Amino acid sequence: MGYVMKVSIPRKTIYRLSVYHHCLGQLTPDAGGRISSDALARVAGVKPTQLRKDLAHFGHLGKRGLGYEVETLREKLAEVLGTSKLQPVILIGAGNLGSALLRYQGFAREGFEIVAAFDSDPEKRRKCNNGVVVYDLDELPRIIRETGARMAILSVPSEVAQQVTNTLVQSGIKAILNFAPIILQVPPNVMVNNVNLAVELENLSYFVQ
Amino acid sequence: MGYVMKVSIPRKTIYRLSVYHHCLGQLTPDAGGRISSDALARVAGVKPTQLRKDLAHFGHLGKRGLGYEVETLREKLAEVLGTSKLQPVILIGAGNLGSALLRYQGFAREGFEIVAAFDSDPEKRRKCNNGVVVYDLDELPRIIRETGARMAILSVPSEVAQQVTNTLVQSGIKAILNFAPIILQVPPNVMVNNVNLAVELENLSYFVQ
DNA sequence: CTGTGTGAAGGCTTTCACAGCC
DNA sequence: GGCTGTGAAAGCCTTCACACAG
Repeated sequence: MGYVMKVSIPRKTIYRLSVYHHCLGQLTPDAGGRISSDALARVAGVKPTQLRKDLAHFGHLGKRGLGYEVETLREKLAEVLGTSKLQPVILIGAGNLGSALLRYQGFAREGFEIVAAFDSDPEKRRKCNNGVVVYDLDELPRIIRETGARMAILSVPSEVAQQVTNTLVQSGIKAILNFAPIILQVPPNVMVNNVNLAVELENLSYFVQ
Repeated sequence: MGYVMKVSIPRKTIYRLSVYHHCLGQLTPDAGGRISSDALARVAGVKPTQLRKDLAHFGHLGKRGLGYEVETLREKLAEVLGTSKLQPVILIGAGNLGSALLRYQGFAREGFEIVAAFDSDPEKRRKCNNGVVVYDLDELPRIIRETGARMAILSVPSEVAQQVTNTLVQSGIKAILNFAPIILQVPPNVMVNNVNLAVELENLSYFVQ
């Protein structure tokens, strides 16, 4: 019944943890099933000391002189990130981008299952995309309750994004991956990650000049 | 014929510049066509002082006691970001995500035009998506030369991403928006922005626990 | 000897406090 | 009075240097 000191892990570290987790699959361990911080850091695109410091937040995961055991590390990372068990996710907005995300295999590979989709357009609801049923927005509270989903992917037009977000928050969603190019207003206990494709391109544009 | 001191602008500032640029469209100026740093910062999701510091890199853009003139600011930001003139962009990988990006209207709104797409699958090349012709990968060097494109969107499977990147770099591409979940190796004069959807979800997952 | 773990140093970004102009 | 511009301070993150374990 030990205390766990609540030392908050830097957000950037958490972000890189995901990257490390991915990269573990991309390289071959040595004979003992181990890998060095140098090797992993190279594929992850970071410095070895940073990798070690990041991992050190979660205990003595490596063995000095030997490196990190790949399987143990993979499990630990999944545990920390909360992807060791399948996470139910809902998707709102089955339009152009939304339906592509529904078919995207990368989510499933990392332990996420899109359990339901939503769209206001009856046309979009007709065909259930990739085996996922597309519901009306009215059904949001009910389905969230029934599936126990706490994460949502938001790919609706900007004009309705805030309004839909309010419903999501009221229904108990705790994390939103937002593709709409606006800053969502949410209570402090709800987390939002923004993916703004136009901003990413615009950013590159600066460096091309 | 004045010197322009090459003070390098922080990357994060450049990133936020894009956000400010977007946000300018989302709010109504005052009677004099002006807006305060407080108001703009609120929609952009940053602190007013940060906004002012960011903008201060590019001269005295605001008027004390009055704020920033919306139109002047918009033009200045577009100029700095290099989006004041239409930027040609190519897209490689017209699969699930790629074809959604081809149809995505957000790029055009910000001054980018996808001038050509590429895919190794002849099936994908049959239908020219959204008025954009899908070419074979063999055509990459020729089309890049002819269109003068310096930016590329990469939405191919991870397995071929590095190989395609090499071709892009050889053909003169200077910036890549990469959707493949691997770290691309490129020379220092080529810029890569990674968008890793699974990592974004995984990152949220941590905070939901 | 190899490669991890970590306090200390360094560098970068954000925030503060207030001077300066309209 | 209102709001921007900016040096100084604070905070955060990365990198270094090296102790330490296998």
